[in-house]
Amino acid sequence: MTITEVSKKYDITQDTLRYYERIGLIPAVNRTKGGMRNYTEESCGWIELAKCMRSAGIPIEALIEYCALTQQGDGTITARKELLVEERTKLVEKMEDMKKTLDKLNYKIDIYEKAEVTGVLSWKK
Amino acid sequence: MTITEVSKKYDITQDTLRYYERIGLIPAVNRTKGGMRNYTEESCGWIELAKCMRSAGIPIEALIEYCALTQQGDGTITARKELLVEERTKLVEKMEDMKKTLDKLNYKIDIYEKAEVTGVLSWKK
DNA sequence: GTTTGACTTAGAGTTCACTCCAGATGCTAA
DNA sequence: TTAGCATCTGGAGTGAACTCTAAGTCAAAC
Repeated sequence: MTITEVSKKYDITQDTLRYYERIGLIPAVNRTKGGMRNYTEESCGWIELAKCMRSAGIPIEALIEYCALTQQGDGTITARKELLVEERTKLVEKMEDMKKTLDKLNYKIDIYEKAEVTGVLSWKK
Repeated sequence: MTITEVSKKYDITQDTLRYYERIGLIPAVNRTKGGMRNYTEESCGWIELAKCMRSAGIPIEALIEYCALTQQGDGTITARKELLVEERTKLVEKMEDMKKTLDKLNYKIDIYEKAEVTGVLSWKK
């Protein structure tokens, strides 16, 4: 697959695809004789993973390390697991923060909706 | 309350507290004769809100607008509600992305844990 | 009264994660 | 074979959200 195709498939700009590869967030992509990128199924798997992880805010640094460990072979399985466990912990914390914020937003929206009818803002605390 | 006290209470640096006030993310804080900040209960309420919203990634721009609308009085109730509804929508989407990522992390961690015992990585897809 | 440490401001610097640009090279269609 | 578009690289630029610095002011302790 060409970079244009991959870019469309995953809705990631070509610049970002090249950037991810340059910084080692995904392994080096295959090239044609001319030097053009030729994405394999495996490359696409990495891109999908990168997209998923980044959409949840997993830091690039962690993903670079994960990618490096993976390329070092089976000796790094425990290290990879530990890295992912650490990121999972942070993710769960973030989700908890967001849940609290969601509750607060729901509460405020509710009060504003009532005020639209009654004309009175009645905050509890 | 002094800036040091507020900083400790909410675990936000003094620099960030001043920054939030300067950009209008919270309303102007009371001052002593000498020009030092003297935070009231109300100021603290705003800081708590700012901390909560920011911890969930609600953009500063939106919070500045919310703060400005609030200071314009009851005529902005609908606008404020709409702003919060919009941010809630984005927040829910982000939480869904994070849930997907969490599932993926759990899956991968599980495979790595099994591999630590069996020595074999067995990915489904 | 003076020293010491907290606080003030304006503005510059930092970090993260892209995003854009320039100039060169590759590929395809007429 | 040549026009024209895609892709390449290295490096500079951007935007968001802080974070730090410098130079000065305030306030409590001695």
